[in-house]
Amino acid sequence: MSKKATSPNKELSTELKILEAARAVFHARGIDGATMQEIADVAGINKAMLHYYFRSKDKLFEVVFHETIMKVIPQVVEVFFQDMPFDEKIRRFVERYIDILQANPAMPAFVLHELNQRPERLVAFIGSASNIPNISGRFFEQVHQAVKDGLIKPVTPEQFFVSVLGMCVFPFIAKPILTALMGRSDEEYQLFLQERKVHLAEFILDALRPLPKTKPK
Amino acid sequence: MSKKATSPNKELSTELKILEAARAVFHARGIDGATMQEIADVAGINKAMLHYYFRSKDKLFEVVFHETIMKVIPQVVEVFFQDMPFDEKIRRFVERYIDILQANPAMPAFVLHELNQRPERLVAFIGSASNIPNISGRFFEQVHQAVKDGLIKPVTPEQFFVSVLGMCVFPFIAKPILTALMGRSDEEYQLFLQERKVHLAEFILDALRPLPKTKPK
DNA sequence: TTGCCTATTAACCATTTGGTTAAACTTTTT
DNA sequence: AAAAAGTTTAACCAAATGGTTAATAGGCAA
Repeated sequence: MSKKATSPNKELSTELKILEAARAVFHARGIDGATMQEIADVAGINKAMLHYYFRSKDKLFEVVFHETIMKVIPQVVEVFFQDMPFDEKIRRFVERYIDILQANPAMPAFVLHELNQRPERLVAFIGSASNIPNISGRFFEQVHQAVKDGLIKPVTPEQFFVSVLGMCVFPFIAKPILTALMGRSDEEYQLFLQERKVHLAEFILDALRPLPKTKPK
Repeated sequence: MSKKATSPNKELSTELKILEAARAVFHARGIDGATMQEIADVAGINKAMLHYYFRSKDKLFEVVFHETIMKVIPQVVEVFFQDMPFDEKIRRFVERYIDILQANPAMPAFVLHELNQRPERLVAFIGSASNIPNISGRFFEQVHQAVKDGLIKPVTPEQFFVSVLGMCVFPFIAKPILTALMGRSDEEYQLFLQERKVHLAEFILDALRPLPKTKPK
């Protein structure tokens, strides 16, 4: 947070150790389930250091929460600012999103839970990084345009948006149930997610396919 | 839990008051965020009563958790044991599921969170109500059959299953984000969910529509 | 009424938890 | 080298929390 690094590598190391430990523990247990002691233990340092670098549990959480979201959002959004055919965009988006989530499997459950607990965090967050409202607008626009161009059949952009996100995210928040219901091991579930990238893109594009009238592409 | 009711209505009333309060508080805050004191306050009784009727916080939680799931599952499953055309089944299922969730909006986030925290609960749960594994099997079967009958295009039943659940559930776990992104008030969001029932069913059926003999893609 | 059982409460207890402090240790500055 | 500034630790503290207990109130049977 604030320091006049004497030997930058070592000091930064401590702060980073804390952040990494805090991320792991907060993601796994949530802010309520996490304790400062456990974070300190995972970081391998004294508990007082947490308060030395970050004033309080809430402050530390805030930093982790912010970092977590900011690490993901730009990657996901990026696809929608690139110039490519609509169907390619869908394919890339799904693949990218699932890739990111596979690399951070605990993230969606963490973010969604904490946001449900205190939705105020969202407004506080949007205030600091004001590019979030635009991304959905961008998405809506492009769907709307694709409909206009006859590339896809008419759909309500908002409904479609929620559907796409839901289909991508759900396997990660519901993993315990789904592995049980499908009788799959962890490794098999990874495979399932791998296959899902292509399956989902095709599923979505099929759902959007314009009715047998004009047939562009 | 256990009592020899003298005046049955009053005693039952107390136990029910506890259960209702516990449900509300657990659903809202999760087991970690909830405190016995708050539950007692909401129920309007002394904290010791919680331990008198249910031995511990964990036991009380277990009861609430079990009740919560058992209240929903049968309703949802029912559709898939009725005899009707596949597309009608999809429509009914989506409508029914979203209806139930609208009546218990906090439920999915609650269940998913607690299941992510301690997946052991699932096995403990399945042990007591052993009809759960069958429902997904039933679903898979029926999708498989529909494919065979040429009613729908070939899809992996598991992938399809996850997609349908995800699209139904996601709007409820991600409500704070979605209302923000879509700039909707609570009432407007209710409307969105209302419309979603029909939109989603059509979306799904479109995605499943078997291709005509014309060259695919 | 009297005794018995259940229900209910206030007070209490041990542990955990977030947070503080003062002293010790290390690094930088002069 | 000595002072100053920054870093780390052990010990400590107050509040909150899950849980217990002993005493009280209240219905019911004899």
